[in-house]
Amino acid sequence: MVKIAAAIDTKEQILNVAERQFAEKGYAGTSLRGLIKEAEVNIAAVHYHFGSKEELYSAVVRRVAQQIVNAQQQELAKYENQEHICLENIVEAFIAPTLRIIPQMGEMGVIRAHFMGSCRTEPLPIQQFVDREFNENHQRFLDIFQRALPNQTRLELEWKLDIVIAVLIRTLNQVGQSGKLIAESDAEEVEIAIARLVKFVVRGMKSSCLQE
Amino acid sequence: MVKIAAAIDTKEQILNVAERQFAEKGYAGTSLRGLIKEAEVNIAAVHYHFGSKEELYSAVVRRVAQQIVNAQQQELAKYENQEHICLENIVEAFIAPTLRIIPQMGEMGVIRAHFMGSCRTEPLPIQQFVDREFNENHQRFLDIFQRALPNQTRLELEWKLDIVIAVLIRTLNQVGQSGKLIAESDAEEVEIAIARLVKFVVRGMKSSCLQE
DNA sequence: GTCTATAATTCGATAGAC
DNA sequence: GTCTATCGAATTATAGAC
Repeated sequence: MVKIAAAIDTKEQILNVAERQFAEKGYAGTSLRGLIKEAEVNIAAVHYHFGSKEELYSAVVRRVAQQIVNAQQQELAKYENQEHICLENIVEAFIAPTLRIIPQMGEMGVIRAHFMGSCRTEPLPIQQFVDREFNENHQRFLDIFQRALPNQTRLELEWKLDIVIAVLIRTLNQVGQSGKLIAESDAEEVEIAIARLVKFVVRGMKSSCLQE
Repeated sequence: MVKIAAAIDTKEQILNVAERQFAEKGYAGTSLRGLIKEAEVNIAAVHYHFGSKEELYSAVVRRVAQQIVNAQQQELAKYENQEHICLENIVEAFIAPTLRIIPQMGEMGVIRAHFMGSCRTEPLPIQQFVDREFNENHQRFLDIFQRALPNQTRLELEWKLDIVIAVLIRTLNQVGQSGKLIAESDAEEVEIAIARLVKFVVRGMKSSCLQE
């Protein structure tokens, strides 16, 4: 019982370092040995707490996805009971929470953003259980988009949401790899980036394939 | 001298299989041993012809980039001497050649598309010499975008081109992973996909941050 | 829960015969 | 150019003492 506190620290320490290294080097490019060296924990601790490298990755994904999805749904809740749905609000509810993590979480912010982007460009089979964590969330956003744009088909909204996701992923990876697009990680810069991304994709979403 | 023809076959066979496996499993997730097994060549042949795993990847990137960039520049040449630059044409010159590869190259088309997408989401340091292959091409497109949209700053055009790249990468990876977005790989489906992507991003590019 | 030691494979790369 | 054989290092994972 004395070591439970230490165990929690160990488990969290592994998760934190894993998130950084997985983000920087990808799943396949990350070795448990390089990971435990930086985390200063024992190799056996990884298998004791998580079981395997794949399950460790899965645990990191769950932790990150939970934070993002909660933040997105919280934003979405502000609007989903309104009679008239404003597209800009919904798009911002999708994009903003992810990017606002950067200034909110301090030095962990950039790492989280980077992992958030990189995990969505992992090859199969990793990508499969990354998608699983976000699928339900995407469906809810599609439902709202459907209400905001009732004369567009579900299929059309699906690939338009996919474009929004594409833009978000690229932005997150750029932030993680070079700090590009968001030179300073302060709140002001991030809000500017959010505003321009929202404006860009809203334009594309509003125009239906069937119109003009 | 008798074996030069066989050597060319070997070299190309390695490149072809490498392109597929690197696309499917990423650089770090691909092993030379799994590669030579599918290619039915000797492990030493890889080092003889390419030197190392990294140089093999680099060779695949160069072959792919050369084809894409040539096709894009050929399209661009149609418009760059015109007095008035039409934005739609330029965006299509950027997007279309990459996606048209899919129906043009037969069964190799989907693989090439997949690699083209996946190589741009590789972690550092691989991403570094992938970027190098496309950097000059991007600068030329930026120059044309500058002429089509003279009242937008270079910085603004840079992140807008980056959004176009993001959309293209995501589309290519989806094609490679599941055939999504382009259910059939026939020319007609691809043209429809090109048209809707072009329409989407053109809307976003035309609106300046300073306007409206 | 934490540790050492090690199993069992797999990795990229190379030497040297042909 | 192609091959076999192998080096040396790295990999994930586990068994078992504490």
